[in-house]
Amino acid sequence: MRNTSQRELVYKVVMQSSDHPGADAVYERARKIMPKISMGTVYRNLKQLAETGKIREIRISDNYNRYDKTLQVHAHFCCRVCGKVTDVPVEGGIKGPGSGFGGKLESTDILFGGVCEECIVCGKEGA
Amino acid sequence: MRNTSQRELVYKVVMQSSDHPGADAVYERARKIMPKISMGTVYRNLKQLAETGKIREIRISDNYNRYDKTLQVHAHFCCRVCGKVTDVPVEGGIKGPGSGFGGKLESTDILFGGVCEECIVCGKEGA
DNA sequence: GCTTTAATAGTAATAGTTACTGATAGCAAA
DNA sequence: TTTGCTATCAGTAACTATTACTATTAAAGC
Repeated sequence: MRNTSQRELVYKVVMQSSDHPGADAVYERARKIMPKISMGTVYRNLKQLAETGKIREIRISDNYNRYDKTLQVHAHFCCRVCGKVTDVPVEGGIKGPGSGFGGKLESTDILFGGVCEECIVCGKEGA
Repeated sequence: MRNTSQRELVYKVVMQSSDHPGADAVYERARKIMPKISMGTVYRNLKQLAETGKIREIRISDNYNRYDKTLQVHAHFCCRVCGKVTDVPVEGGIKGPGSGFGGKLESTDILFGGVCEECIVCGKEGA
């Protein structure tokens, strides 16, 4: 894998983002530094960085991939009102499949949904 | 919501499937009973049934929605070799966000990834 | 510097899903 | 039962996120 300035930038953008950005958001942020970078390059590098374990790809209920700088296994909470995604701890820690599971566990993704504290306080939680 | 034969069929197909089918698989199975049913109808009804809580929409790391007849909160395991999705128990039961979370929890999705027992036994687990 | 070739910009293509349109049929009231 | 309203349907076009393609560019080793 060659060390190109584009790949380095995509990586840096993800590492500096704590809001779990999608490819479009990474593209917008990268364009501010390198205006000629192309969307395809962003997609390719995000995928490649995720495959090599440099960043993490996460999947929320909206229909696009998001990227996460945090590599260790952790849970996410996605607010259905404001759409914000945040890291949250899990009560008692994150556990694997219970007894009876004979496969090989390689990844764990936990996603909570609901309304975040901020939206409740502002009274935006809706019906 | 009107009780149409198409909607009833889509619902029945999901209820009779234990393999967490995607829209295309539901379409194929529905076509065997009602050959003129359209893809759009399948999509619309799956979405509507999920929104009204009759079935559950789940999201695996491959890029399409799957549907689940089981309404109660449960975890899934997706084998990266054969692609099969199965229900699995979680060690110690399924927990919510830990203390410090002040929002409203409405949904929990847990997805394990790896290689299933069957693929390990058959020696298909790859590198 | 020169060569090799992975990676790039730009664009076309794909896949899953949703929206649109005229026709159909479920349901309620007459 | 018949009529009217309109949600839903089949069929198709459109849309969005993502991937593939192609000529060009630029890392990295010699």
